[in-house]
Amino acid sequence: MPIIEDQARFLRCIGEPTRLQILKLLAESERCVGVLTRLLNKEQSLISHHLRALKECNIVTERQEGQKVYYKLTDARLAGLIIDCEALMNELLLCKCKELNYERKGN
Amino acid sequence: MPIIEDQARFLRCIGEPTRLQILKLLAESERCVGVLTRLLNKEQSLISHHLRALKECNIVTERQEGQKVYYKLTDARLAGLIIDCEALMNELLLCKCKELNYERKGN
DNA sequence: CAATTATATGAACTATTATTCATATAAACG
DNA sequence: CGTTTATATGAATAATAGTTCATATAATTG
Repeated sequence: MPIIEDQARFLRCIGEPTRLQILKLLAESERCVGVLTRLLNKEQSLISHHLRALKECNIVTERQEGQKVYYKLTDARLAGLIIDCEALMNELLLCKCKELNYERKGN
Repeated sequence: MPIIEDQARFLRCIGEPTRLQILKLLAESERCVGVLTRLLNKEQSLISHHLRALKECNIVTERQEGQKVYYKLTDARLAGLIIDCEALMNELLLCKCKELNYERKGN
C-alpha cells in the first residue's frame, strides 16, 4: 500500500495556510466552528470544508454539543510536529525562495 | 511577512509523493539527478522540476561535479522531521480515510 | 410550529500544481 | 570540432485543490 502517498497527503493537508491556522488554534484548545470562523475572519463554509479535510486525514476529531460542533487535535503530538517544523524552517531560513529569486533577478 | 504561508509552502513542498521519495533517498546519502531518476523510474525532467522546487524552499542544496549535479538535504534534521511525521501518522492511523480513493484510481 | 442559530454540503468556478514534451545548455571525450 | 551524456528549462496540458454561493440539515428558542 502506498504509505508514501498517505504521508504526502497528510503533509499537504497540514500545508495549507488556513488549515495550519486552524491547527494552531486547536493546539491551544478545543474550539467550535463559529469561533474558528470569527477568529480567522473567513467564510463559515470555508472553515467547514477545511475542517472536513482535516477530519478525513484524522488530524482532528469532532464532538457535538447542542448546536455547536467542537473540534480538537486527534493527538497533542501534532502540535509538537507543527512547532518542530516551524522551528526548523525558521532556523534554516527555509522557504525564503521569493527573496532568493529577487536576488537572482537583481544580479 | 506571512510566516504561516512560508510554513504551509514548506509542508506542501515536502508533501508530494515524488519529492518525499527524493527526500528519503537524500536522507540516506547525497545523490545525483541521474541516480534519482533511475531509482524512482520517472522522467528526468520531472525529477529536475521537483529538485528545483525543493531547492527553492531551501530543503536541498546542489553541488556540481563534472557533468553531474549532486543533491543533498540542507540539514540532517529534515530527515528527522520526516521520520517523526511518518511515525506519528502511522501510530495514529492518520490518513487511512482515502482507501476508497485508491480503489477509484485503480493504481 | 415558525424563526433563529450553527454547521455541513454540493456544484460551479478559480487557482495552483504536477507532468510531459521538446529543446537548451554545458561538460566530457574521441 | 562533432557527438554523447547529464541536467535544466519553458510552454502546454492535465490533475488537484481552494473558494464561493446557494442551500440543506438539525438543534434551539419563543
